[in-house]
Amino acid sequence: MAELHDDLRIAVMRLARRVRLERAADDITDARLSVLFVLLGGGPQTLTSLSEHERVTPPSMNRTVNSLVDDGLAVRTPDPDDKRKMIIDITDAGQDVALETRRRRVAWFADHVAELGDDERSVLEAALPILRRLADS
Amino acid sequence: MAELHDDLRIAVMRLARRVRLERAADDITDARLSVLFVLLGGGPQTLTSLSEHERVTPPSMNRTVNSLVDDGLAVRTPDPDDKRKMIIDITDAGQDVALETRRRRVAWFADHVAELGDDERSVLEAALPILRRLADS
DNA sequence: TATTGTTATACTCTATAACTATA
DNA sequence: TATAGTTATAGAGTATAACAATA
Repeated sequence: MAELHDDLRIAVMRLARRVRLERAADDITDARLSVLFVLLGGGPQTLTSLSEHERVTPPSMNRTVNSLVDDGLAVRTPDPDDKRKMIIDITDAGQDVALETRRRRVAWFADHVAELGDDERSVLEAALPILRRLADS
Repeated sequence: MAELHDDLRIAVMRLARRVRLERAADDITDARLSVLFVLLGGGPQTLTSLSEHERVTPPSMNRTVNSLVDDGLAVRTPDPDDKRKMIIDITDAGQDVALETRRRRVAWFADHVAELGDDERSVLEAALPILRRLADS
């Protein structure tokens, strides 16, 4: 039991790290990609919202957003209702980077899952809802 | 089945992210702890060995080792057979820190795996070697 | 010549503290 | 007063380039 959760944690972390290596370009970092995916899935939002979602401080997120804006992957627009707020959104170029990265990650996973035997795939299918439940808890 | 790879990829990434956020590292960072665990499990070894294991450059690993040595958690001793080499080992204090920190960090995972039924734990145990193989590929 | 470890330097991501503008 | 965003500054981890000592 003590070994299961430790081994599983290590395996999950290593697998995620391996998948994370598959990205659209070498010059886009993980922190930036993560923000692009949040914007892609969650839509335009404030700096505070992004920093809470990524669990980093506002100044840290601000720096990441700055680099995305500098590279043309995100834009800031003032909130018309509250002049303290800036709405951050992904650009078309940012979407291209995010979608290409997702495509590569899906492809990597698909390739390697395809190499498994039927019995191994069955085990993974059975493990899937359990892993999901752990992730949601 | 059709979307196994996609669902699995999402579950693994989310779970890894969840686990990563739970690491309440108070006094020791992730990179240092990781090296301590390599030394704990793999025994005394050279800088090159450590840097290859962690997949970082030798200068980067050297910096991490420096901080461990500065804090009394690791020691360097010259290799008697090859005077170019320095053997890096964990100290008693390093072992204490590693084991205590691990106890704290796996708390989240341990709690949630403990909530699973016996059959679900069996599924996870069967899935472990497959996940490990994917991570290694 | 090749390998091992190291120093010098720079960039990214992170944090805390303090400031500005607005609510 | 409180909130949202930002700037200033610092620390940790990473990289590349260049070097000394040894094989």
